[in-house]
Amino acid sequence: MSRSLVLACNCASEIEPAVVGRSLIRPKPEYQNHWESLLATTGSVLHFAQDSDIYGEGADADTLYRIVSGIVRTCSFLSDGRRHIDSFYDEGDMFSFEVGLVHRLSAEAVSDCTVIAYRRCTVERLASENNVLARQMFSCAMRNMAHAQNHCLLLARKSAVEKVATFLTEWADPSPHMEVKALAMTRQDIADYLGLTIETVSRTLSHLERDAMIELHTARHIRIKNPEALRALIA
Amino acid sequence: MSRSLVLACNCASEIEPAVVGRSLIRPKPEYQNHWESLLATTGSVLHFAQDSDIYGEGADADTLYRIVSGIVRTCSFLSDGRRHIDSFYDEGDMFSFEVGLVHRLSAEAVSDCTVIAYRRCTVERLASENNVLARQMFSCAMRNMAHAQNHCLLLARKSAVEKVATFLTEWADPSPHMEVKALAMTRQDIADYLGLTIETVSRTLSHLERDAMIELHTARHIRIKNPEALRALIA
DNA sequence: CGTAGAGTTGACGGGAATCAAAAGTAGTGG
DNA sequence: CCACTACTTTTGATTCCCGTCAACTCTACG
Repeated sequence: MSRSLVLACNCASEIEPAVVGRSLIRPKPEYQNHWESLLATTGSVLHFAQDSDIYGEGADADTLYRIVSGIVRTCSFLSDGRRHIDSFYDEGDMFSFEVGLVHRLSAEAVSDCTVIAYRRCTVERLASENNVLARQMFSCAMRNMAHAQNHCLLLARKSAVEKVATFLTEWADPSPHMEVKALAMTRQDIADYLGLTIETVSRTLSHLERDAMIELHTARHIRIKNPEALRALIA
Repeated sequence: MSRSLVLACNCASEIEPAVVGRSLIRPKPEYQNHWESLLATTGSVLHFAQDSDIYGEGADADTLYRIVSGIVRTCSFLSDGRRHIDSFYDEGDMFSFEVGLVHRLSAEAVSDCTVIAYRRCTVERLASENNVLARQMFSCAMRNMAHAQNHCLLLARKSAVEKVATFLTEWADPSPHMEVKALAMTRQDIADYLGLTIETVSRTLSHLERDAMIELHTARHIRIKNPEALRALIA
């Protein structure tokens, strides 16, 4: 069973159907313990200060990271410095899956972060002995792909309001009040994630507040007052 | 060796370093024969007429396709019908890798197509017995991810001219003359791929022709007259 | 209190979308 | 072969969303 690479590729969904939104990258709780038990003793704990680099574009991709606490962003740049944020990663997420030997994206700590770093070869060995872990890893990688594809649709075809509404819903607490837990990212981060400018993000949030969709308690703490209306804006 | 799922994920690059552009999805020639020899007898040949559906959003993802001839597009839609083309696939490309059991994107024949359809479970079994095939399959899937991430950067941060220049370079023949072999896709397809409108695509091409970058022999046959200048526009 | 960075708001301009129409291209049938 | 139709592509005029530039507010921190 655990012999097939492609098996995991294609069967990952049998243990975890695809979901949309931010949770695409995170394994569901019931499987979380597999990471824990199998990898617990193999990784090394690292700390990264806010805005510090975890790895740069072109660096060796020999490590896999899992976030214990904090938020991480992966970025790419155009030659003149224009930045794009590919994805934000939250507590429990794994990141740094790459096609090749080097990173095509860079990773930075959005907030102070604690991560566990696993050597790629160690994870490979463990996964070769445990089918569930292997599927889990593959599932993560494939969800990265699904997320990128979803994000393409957003970037190509959604308006500013639709983009911001999508972002808020992605990051909203699933609790009844739909608080957006204190945002770690700046307006610039949000803008670079959504393909907008800070001014447009700020204006759009103000606009949503005037329309009683959300409440800007502080700049970084947003409460969603009307989840239905907001979800209707996602398109 | 062939026992690890993650092994293939992380080691794929050892046989094939990442490349940019259209070829991201296609295996390099020297490995092509592995597909041939291993899968040759297992797939069934199918034909699809121009603009016909290969599979729709939500359909069972139980088949993997490889293109013998023709061009295929994968699309997603917003609720009001706005379309986005995720990717074009060319002769030799594999498509329909999915995270889950159902397709999140639909696939359509851009031109008349001949494809080989492999049952997912058959490919899984074969891959479990052959490490090279397994890595090849995984490599394809990961390159889909890399392509989507690249495309996000384009959609989020590039101007219309930069987008069109990137598209032309992606589809340019690598021959000295850099002919863009008779484009199978319409202006609408190009627009939906680049997050533009047909008018903007058309205008931008005319603009590039006035600037002596390209030559619009016919609407579907474009010659790149100044590859360096065009490449400089990609950003 | 003073400075620095983050965020908001306003005025304005530009790049791409929209609306509209003409020109090119392909296919059909008399 | 040509008229007729249907479609794709191009081009022009106009609009509008979002980016740019600039000033102001707010919060944090020494």
